[in-house]
Amino acid sequence: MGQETVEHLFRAAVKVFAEQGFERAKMDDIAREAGVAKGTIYYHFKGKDELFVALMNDGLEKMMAYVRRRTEVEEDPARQLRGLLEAEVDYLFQNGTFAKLLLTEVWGSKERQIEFRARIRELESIIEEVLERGMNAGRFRRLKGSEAAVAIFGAVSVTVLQEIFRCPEVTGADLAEHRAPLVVETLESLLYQGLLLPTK
Amino acid sequence: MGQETVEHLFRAAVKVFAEQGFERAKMDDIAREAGVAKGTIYYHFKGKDELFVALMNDGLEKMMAYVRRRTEVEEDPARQLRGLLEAEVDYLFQNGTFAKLLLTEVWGSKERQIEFRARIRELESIIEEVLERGMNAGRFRRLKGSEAAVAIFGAVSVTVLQEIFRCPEVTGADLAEHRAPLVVETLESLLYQGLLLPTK
Amino acid sequence: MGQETVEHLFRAAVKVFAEQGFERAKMDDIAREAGVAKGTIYYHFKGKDELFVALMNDGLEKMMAYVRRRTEVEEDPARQLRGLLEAEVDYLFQNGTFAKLLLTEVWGSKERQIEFRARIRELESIIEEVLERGMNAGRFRRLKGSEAAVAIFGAVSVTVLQEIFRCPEVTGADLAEHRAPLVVETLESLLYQGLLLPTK
Amino acid sequence: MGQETVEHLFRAAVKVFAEQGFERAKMDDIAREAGVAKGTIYYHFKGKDELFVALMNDGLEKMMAYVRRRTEVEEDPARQLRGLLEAEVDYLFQNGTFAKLLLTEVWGSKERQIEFRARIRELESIIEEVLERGMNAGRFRRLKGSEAAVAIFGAVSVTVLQEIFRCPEVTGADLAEHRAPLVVETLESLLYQGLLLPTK
DNA sequence: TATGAATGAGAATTCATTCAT
DNA sequence: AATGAATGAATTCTCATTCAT
Repeated sequence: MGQETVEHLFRAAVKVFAEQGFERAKMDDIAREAGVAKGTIYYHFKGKDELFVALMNDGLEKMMAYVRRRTEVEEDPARQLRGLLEAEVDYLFQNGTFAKLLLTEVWGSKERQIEFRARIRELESIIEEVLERGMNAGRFRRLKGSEAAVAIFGAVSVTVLQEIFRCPEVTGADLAEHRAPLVVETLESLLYQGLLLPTK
Repeated sequence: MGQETVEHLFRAAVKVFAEQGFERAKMDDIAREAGVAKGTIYYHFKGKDELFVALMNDGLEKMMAYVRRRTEVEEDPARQLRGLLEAEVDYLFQNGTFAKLLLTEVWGSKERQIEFRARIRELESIIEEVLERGMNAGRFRRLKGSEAAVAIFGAVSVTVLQEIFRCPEVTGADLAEHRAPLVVETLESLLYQGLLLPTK
Repeated sequence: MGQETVEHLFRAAVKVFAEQGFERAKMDDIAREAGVAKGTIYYHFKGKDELFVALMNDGLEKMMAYVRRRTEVEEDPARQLRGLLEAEVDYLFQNGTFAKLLLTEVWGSKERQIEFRARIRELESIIEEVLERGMNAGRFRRLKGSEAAVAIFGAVSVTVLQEIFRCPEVTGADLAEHRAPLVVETLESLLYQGLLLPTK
Repeated sequence: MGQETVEHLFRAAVKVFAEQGFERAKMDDIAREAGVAKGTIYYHFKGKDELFVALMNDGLEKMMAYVRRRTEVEEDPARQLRGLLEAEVDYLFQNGTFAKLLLTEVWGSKERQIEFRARIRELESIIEEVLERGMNAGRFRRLKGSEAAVAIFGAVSVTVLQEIFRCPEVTGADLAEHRAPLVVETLESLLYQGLLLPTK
């Protein structure tokens, strides 16, 4: 039935899009991967673009919900940020496929790309909120919040992606389990204390 | 005469590849942009792939040379890192076109992509060297150098790219002049002192 | 209930076929226009072809009945012909949609097209009968009746169609009311007295 | 070479379009008929639409030139009209393929169709000019020239088309030779003297 | 009777590449 | 060295038809 089919399509499409990138992904492959006829995709989505946009919006919403959930359980700003880092790293490792799309299919002037950048800024604004709260609470140093948020997002996503591609054979679940703690550790350490040792 | 043609081709190709991405870029457009016939491209390059690889290698080499030059003039590790940050931000702003390719056309399993990631790791290893030197000199806190380098590279490149797309009408030169200082400021501040204020 | 559905289908189908032509008309659009599900069309008709044929036969029969009725009430050949012209012009204006199909979907070698041409010849034979009667009564000049009938049919239908497309915003009813008299006037005048003035 | 290829394409396309109608005509068939690869069509024309429009414009121009030539050699209005009728009938018989397109692919609201109707009106205006000249010379009866022209055009084209389809196996050249005189005869007779016999 | 999700054959279009000049 | 017409494999998208409910 309908909803089920769309689920299959989504799963198949994320996989194929991530493996090949938007342009190289073939509707044929997505259909085969989903186990439906090509026409079925077009029954549910207007075309490749719409499928992709639906997909990314779905992924971004899920990611934001996940990140928000893991951020809100903490009170202390530093812990909030750690929760946020953990959540992002976990989510991106688990959905490496989506992580790649997040970083690659977003730069450009096509309408869908502009829309995605807007949504990524939403994601960054979660980071920014945490930063602002920490600054206001006198726990974080004063920084330009919006730009720091972008930098943190970049640091996290590029690091995760490079980890994923460094070990192509490892599954997302395994990466999340084994590499995530180390990655979070380094990121947290770098971002919290910074590089400089206090000069005595 | 030949060398000139290749120059034209290079300039045209970077532009078109950056505007459209590798897959969407058409040999026709590159030829038109370069003011030569399509066949001419094939006289000088085996095909689209070879043209692209030549291009990226050229860009990466230039970027690395530029970064190295601005890093080596400093002795003090903190100043070295600042020089490095400035150099990367400047270069990427100036070559936004190349910056975009750097972040988008590198993730995948095609041979050229694997090769590019290797070269990006070279770029990151410049960062790592500076970090190691700083740690050894007792100026930087002990961190996992390789991962911190990746994170820093991610922070820099994503930040620059987002700036570029935030103001699509501004030229690279203007961005480098006006936005670079602020971006470097924030990045440096974040990376050097970190977020946390010392608890008294 | 069924008869009603078929009525809806017919009305919807004429509209869509006329707007788009046979090939461009989509079963989807017909279904939507009729307010039924697509499957329903196939419950009532074997397929697109059968639906179309049923439609055209229906239309042709109605037109022929209408034309015959308005022809038979007259006795005098000249008045008969005028009644016939009026009837055709009226009917085609009122059913511009059908008029268009009549002229466009009839030329070709597909069976349904051959069949339609046969039926159009029936329509022309009504004209021919009137001509023959007039000739036999010594009222009309001797002409090759069958070819004159074709010519008259062509003159009428092309004129009406061109009127319809000249004023796309005007409804069939309005055209029938306001333009029909003028059109009939010109046609009648042309066909009755011809172009030449008698040379003294 | 270029011009030659386009010639082939034109000839092949007219044939296929006329046999199948615009919608049913396949680019594959046109390519095969022309003896070129499918891509070649797209090298010379943007797409099916552009090819078709180019074709029709070409045909209409040739037809108008042909009709004008055969009209202008006469001085006497009645002879002019006869020349015009002969020219149209001849041309349409010879290019039955084009004749069909002229009557079928012209009714609709697509831009190309609107454009064609405008051009057909040019064709009709040639008729109208002849009529006006005859009226002004006191040789033709006073009629609404523009509408009479449409009617004459309709009479001619529908008659020719019906002849063509009545004898599908006969070539255009043969039709032009054997049937044209009779058709012109009837049309001329009908249009010149009209149907009515003078009542004594 | 009626539905509408699913199908898949088919068609238009694209574009990297070749090659004769 | 350079050209650009020609190619055809590859790909997206369409839509009449089927069928389980």
